[in-house]
Amino acid sequence: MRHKNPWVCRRMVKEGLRITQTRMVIIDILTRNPEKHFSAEEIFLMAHRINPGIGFATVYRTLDLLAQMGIIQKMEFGDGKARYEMTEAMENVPHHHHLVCTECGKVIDYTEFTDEEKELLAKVEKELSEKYKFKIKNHIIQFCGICNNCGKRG
Amino acid sequence: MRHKNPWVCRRMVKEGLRITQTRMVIIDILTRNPEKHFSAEEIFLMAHRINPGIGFATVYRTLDLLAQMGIIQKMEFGDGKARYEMTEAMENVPHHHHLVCTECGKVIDYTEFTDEEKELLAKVEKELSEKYKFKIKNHIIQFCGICNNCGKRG
DNA sequence: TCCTTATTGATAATAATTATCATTTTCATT
DNA sequence: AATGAAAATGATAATTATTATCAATAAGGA
Repeated sequence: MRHKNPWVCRRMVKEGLRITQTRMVIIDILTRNPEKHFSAEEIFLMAHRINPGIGFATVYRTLDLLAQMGIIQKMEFGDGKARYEMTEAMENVPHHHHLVCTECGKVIDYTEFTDEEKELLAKVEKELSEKYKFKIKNHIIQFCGICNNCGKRG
Repeated sequence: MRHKNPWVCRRMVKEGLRITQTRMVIIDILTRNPEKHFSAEEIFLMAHRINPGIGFATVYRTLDLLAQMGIIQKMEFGDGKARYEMTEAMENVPHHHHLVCTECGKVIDYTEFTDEEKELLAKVEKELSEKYKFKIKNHIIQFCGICNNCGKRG
């Protein structure tokens, strides 16, 4: 166990959840890598290196829990395994979206954002929330296509 | 077999692919339901009703093929099974995005804000294409949150 | 009609995720 | 610090979506 994210801990206590070693290890891994999108297996391997007792099922359970709490975001890029990353609601997490290559599966993050883009997103979210009585927590934006490498070969 | 989508057929011939009954049935199903997002199983069941000889593996193969050709779009809403729908590039397919309830899995389509959104999206796509030398074919936009029903109960 | 080859369907195999359950931890209370 | 109820865990089996295999079939040019 390394570092406790006080914000997350407070939320867990408030919801009657227990602060366990396994959970802290997983949250620490995700907190330290806000710009990465890890698969459950990758997280398991990293957690296992820190605390070899941790089991695979618990990793899945913890990831589900954190996603349910809105702390992490589950995303799928089409290769059959889900990825997880910190929500933008968390501190130090840059707003970013993904370019997904449908050929090789490569995922590029981009963080450039015009103010115009941000404004429109906020506006759309607000209007959708009202119209559909839908409490929007976050969004997923992916641009799918062919990356530079695959484009050369193809 | 019902109806042949001439545009799709032309593309298939051009790429040396064969116009088979199974493929036509599946394309027909998708073409007739441009606003739906079917799972592979749902498509299999519908195809099976039209032509009981069709096998599950072929449904998957055909969906992969069509996705590769950019005719349909594979998306995942987080419930473990992929969904497929016509690309906006196809005729009669309205520009739309999704609201996904992380509680019950319900998916709402919305079509509002199209003009402004489309414009900005086109601009962003152009800029990203150039910057990352990435040939963008389509995009996935999902707003995740809690739907009206789940909000009441929760 | 014939012939080559892409495509198919049935089935088995794979791989990610989830359910089960006895055991261990957490943490409020003493 | 010790206690005890309940939540959480780890090992494992079970489930489920998807993919690979392969002999049989059908598409389409000759």
